[in-house]
Amino acid sequence: GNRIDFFGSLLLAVYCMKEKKFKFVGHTGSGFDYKLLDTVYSKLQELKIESMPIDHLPYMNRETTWVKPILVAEVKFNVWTKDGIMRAPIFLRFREDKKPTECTIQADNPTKGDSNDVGYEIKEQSHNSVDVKISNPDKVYWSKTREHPEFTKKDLINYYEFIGPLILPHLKDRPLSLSRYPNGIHGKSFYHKNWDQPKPDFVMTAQVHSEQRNDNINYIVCNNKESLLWIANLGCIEMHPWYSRINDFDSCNSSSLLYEEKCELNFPDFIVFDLDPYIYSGKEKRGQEPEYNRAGFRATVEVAFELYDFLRELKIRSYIKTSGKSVLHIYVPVINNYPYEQTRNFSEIIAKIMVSKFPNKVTTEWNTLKRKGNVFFDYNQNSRGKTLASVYSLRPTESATISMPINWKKLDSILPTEFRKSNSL
DNA sequence: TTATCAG
DNA sequence: CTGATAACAAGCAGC
DNA sequence: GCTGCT
Ligand SMILES: [Mn+2]
Ligand SMILES: [Mn+2]
Repeated sequence: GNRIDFFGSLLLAVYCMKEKKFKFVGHTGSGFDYKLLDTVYSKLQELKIESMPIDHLPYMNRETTWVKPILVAEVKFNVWTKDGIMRAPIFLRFREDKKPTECTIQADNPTKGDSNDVGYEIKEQSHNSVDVKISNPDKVYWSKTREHPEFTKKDLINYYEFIGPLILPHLKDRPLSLSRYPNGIHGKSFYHKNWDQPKPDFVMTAQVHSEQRNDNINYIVCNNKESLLWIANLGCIEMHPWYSRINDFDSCNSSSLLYEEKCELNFPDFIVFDLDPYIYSGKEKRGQEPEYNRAGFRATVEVAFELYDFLRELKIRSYIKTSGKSVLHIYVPVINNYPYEQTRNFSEIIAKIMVSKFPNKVTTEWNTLKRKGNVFFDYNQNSRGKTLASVYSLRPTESATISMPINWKKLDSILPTEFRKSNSL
């Protein structure tokens, strides 16, 4: 499995009718996989000769082994150089149907690199109704379980195509962090915020200043169905939108110092109460996060109801969604007049009150060991730049759960695991 | 998944 | 062209 | 400034 064991490149020559001689036209080292490298190398062993079968070799890339000029190769190349050498030739195939003397340069005028009207195989790309290219549609993202068959990348994209009308209004004009699983839920995942690669025109982006990198982050903004599918094709399972919207893309993308004021990015339009149960199923390995379990969810529901009551006393309306695991997210819409700093502080105050009211149920402890047995009230989740998986976002769980909005009245009678990709229709 | 680099 | 490799986040707490 | 946690 190493190029050193074979050859670096083949020397190419064409037949000159006038002089009845072969003329050097370049090296080709590209286009070989290891299997081909091996078969070509052994084929060449039988054809070794001592002397050079061409008149003149203008340059050498490395030590050369000569072979009888009887193999005909079809190559693709960029252009002819001014010296009549092929630029960047790529080996395509041997042509057993052609004789070496048929390898001539047309019109004696080497201008066109057109050795390959044959065309080589291009794997057909799969498309969907809005014409976004899908790569690796059959890659398995969720393996088969007792509950459901395996789900592929295509299934992921189909889900977002289906849910588009519901999820898009929640993503509109919000900078989006992508939580990507390009090799499925068991593969390596990563967050992706800064988009610095080519993108289709229908995908919008917005410059958002990052203090940490002292530079802007070019966030993706998912404002249409095409973008949603394109994002899903990046292996993005979870959509993590900001809590604030961009009011004015122009001012956001200008370098004006005031742009953040004008584009309103510092002003969230909701506060989120993130309730994370630290109630263990007992099956976790040491140091592992608590995994989904019924008791953990029940404890979270209990805290959620207490929070609902308390907020209602304050005349504050709240909405709840499952996260797809034991965690619950409670949203309070606000007029976007208060910066993140204030919504975070408000959330902290509510959290501290909840701890004092229910010291045996709620905690704001930073140390995870001290959270044990309680529901962690994560008020820092309201800091600028923090995100959560949005409502209707798919989650990288075994059963392919969905973050689902729930009517408070029904909260007592549901389980987060009952909302799945497989029954979302 | 994509860009980049070397063979 | 093939194959290998690298990059893909950031705020807050606490020491 | 570094580490852990989210
Ligand atoms: Mn959470
Ligand atoms: Mn949290």
